[in-house]
Amino acid sequence: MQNKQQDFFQDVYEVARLIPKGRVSSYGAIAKYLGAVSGARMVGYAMNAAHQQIPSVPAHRVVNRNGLLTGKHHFGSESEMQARLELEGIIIENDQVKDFKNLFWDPSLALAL
DNA sequence: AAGGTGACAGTTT
DNA sequence: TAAACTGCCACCT
Repeated sequence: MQNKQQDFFQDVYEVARLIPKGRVSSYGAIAKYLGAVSGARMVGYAMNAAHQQIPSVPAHRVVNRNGLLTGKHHFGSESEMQARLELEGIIIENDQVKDFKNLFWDPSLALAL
């Protein structure tokens, strides 16, 4: 049973799924929510397996601190991540989220309530 | 078992 | 001001 490792991934996926439509989050924010025990890199790494996770993890809503679609390459198509974000109502400019600061969603805020 | 990698972030030069 | 380096820590070979 090599599913033991999903223990960490599951947590990341859960937070990613909590991201409301039309909003985006950053790896660092999620990592910090988890306790910054893994670091932002691990969050992105977990997303690498998100493609085979159910339900579909909105990895496209997760971008780096700069609002840049760093993981677009890991999607079916590079444009797919941008297209999905646009469907969410998010504007992408030069592979970067427009008004990222305004669309930024922090998991801590959702739990802070 | 050990080393290298990585969808990042923060700090320093 | 921008650019470069290090730190993080789990996963993969």
